[in-house]
Amino acid sequence: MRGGSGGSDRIEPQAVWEAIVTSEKTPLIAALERRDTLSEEERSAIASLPARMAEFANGAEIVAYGEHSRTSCLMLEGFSARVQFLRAGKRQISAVHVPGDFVDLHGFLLKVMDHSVVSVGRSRTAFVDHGDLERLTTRFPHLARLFWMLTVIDGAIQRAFITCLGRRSPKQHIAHLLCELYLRLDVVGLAQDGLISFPVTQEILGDILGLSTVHVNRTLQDLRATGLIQWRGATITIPDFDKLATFAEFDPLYLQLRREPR
Amino acid sequence: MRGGSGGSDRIEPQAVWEAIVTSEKTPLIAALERRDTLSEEERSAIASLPARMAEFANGAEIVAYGEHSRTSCLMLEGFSARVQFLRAGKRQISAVHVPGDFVDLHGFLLKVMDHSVVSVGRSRTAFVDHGDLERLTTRFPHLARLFWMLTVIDGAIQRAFITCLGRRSPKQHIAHLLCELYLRLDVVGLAQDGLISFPVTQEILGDILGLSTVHVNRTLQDLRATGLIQWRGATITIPDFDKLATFAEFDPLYLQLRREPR
DNA sequence: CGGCGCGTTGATTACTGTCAAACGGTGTGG
DNA sequence: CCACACCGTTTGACAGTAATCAACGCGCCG
Repeated sequence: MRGGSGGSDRIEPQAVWEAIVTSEKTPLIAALERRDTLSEEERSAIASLPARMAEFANGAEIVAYGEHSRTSCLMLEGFSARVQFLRAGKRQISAVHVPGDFVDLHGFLLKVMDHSVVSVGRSRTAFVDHGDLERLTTRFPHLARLFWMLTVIDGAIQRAFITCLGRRSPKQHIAHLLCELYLRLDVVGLAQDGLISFPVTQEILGDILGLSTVHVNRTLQDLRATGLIQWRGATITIPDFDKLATFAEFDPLYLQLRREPR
Repeated sequence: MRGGSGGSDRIEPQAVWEAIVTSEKTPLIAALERRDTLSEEERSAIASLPARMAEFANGAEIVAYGEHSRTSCLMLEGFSARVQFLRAGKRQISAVHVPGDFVDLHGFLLKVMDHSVVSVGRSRTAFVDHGDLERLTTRFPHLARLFWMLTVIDGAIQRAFITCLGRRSPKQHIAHLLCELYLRLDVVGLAQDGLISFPVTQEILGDILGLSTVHVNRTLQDLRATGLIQWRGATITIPDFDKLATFAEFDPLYLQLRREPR
């Protein structure tokens, strides 16, 4: 029953066309500069990419399964998740996206979406036309490499996720997820002092972890009781990152947070 | 304890340098041509890529975690798996690779490996230098796009895997895995008449499914009892693919098996 | 023959899902 | 201002799933 969450879909249907940068410092640039150095030219080429801005309500579908999209969706604010549905109303979230993530950049290559993307809480996105991406990457082969890298980091995140699902305990899995989110949000300046915002219900968390809501609830209580995290509403506090990371067996290598020529 | 399986590592250390094609019809070309059309030039450029051939024994490490590789590894024969290790000897396989797979093409972008790759059964691979890949993709931007596509399909396979781990029953998961393997092997001509070879022990299967060996054994018996599959030694028979696919809720969309301009 | 790797079994414990109900905050209408 | 409905969180009881431990069987190879 995805009912509840749903609602008004796109909040402001008057999708606005403007350059990406208009919004503010584009988090995408921050994400790229964390991994490599951009030239002034490259930076401004990205910033002036034409984009259709849109806002989504909690639970709204940003990209639909089976869609032949001609655009790719860049997160500007808020969170989104990739979802696959099974019969019997079951569903699994295969990725959580934060600002700066090019959610369906792979659509650029794939032509058909193998999953949906839904907004987690309110979110704001920029849709970039594949034609514009093609021109950009042709003009700047280095950016093509970096975009490729982004999709590949995405894959690495999914691998870490697989290991969590398969071999970590639910407690460890949540801990690992939070460590990862913390670092990813930090890249775009959205984490400070051990504090992040992550507006998920326990039901959605269950769809991430592959667990029932009830079990998520109990696991969360357990985790809070140990003092490893606090979690009130959308606000999560990590008192001691290293401690949490040790508990989760979290190794940030896969996030490729080193700036080097790529 | 990966002990048992291990052994002589690389079988013939006298790694041979030759062109990829030397081996035979390169399965990589088959994999690409299943998704797009290659020009004669592109085909021969791939076939004449210089490569270091190597053979591996069951359980041997093909690529090591943390490695800064300057080559990427293409499967020619046999199977391999990506593995991540946890404390307490637990490990999880995040992907199974078949001939034609460019196992760590993402190493081309990532610089550091976030996981190991081990041989499943005996396997034969070709290591291609990143410099050669760079030259190839510069000369043929279309191939660059196709290689990018390969890494992105890899990601799609991982997403499907995540959904299996999170929300499918072990029986369904195995069924899904076999449907996928069947189609992927079919791409390179290694499946016929509902029959494939897949030389995994139940222990390794457990590391794929995130289950204990004992439970794998029972699940497998259950699955065989229903008549959906037969599994003797390394030989798997799928009497009725559609039936298995329905049971697994398998939807091949994510494998992108349509040939179209990309 | 004996050892070893792999598959199989049984018994027991631990973990998770399901069902059903209660609780608490928030926004709405009376 | 209160009653009510709604959504998300929390609890308890119970059933079903999976891990663990410990053996045993079987085929292959030295």
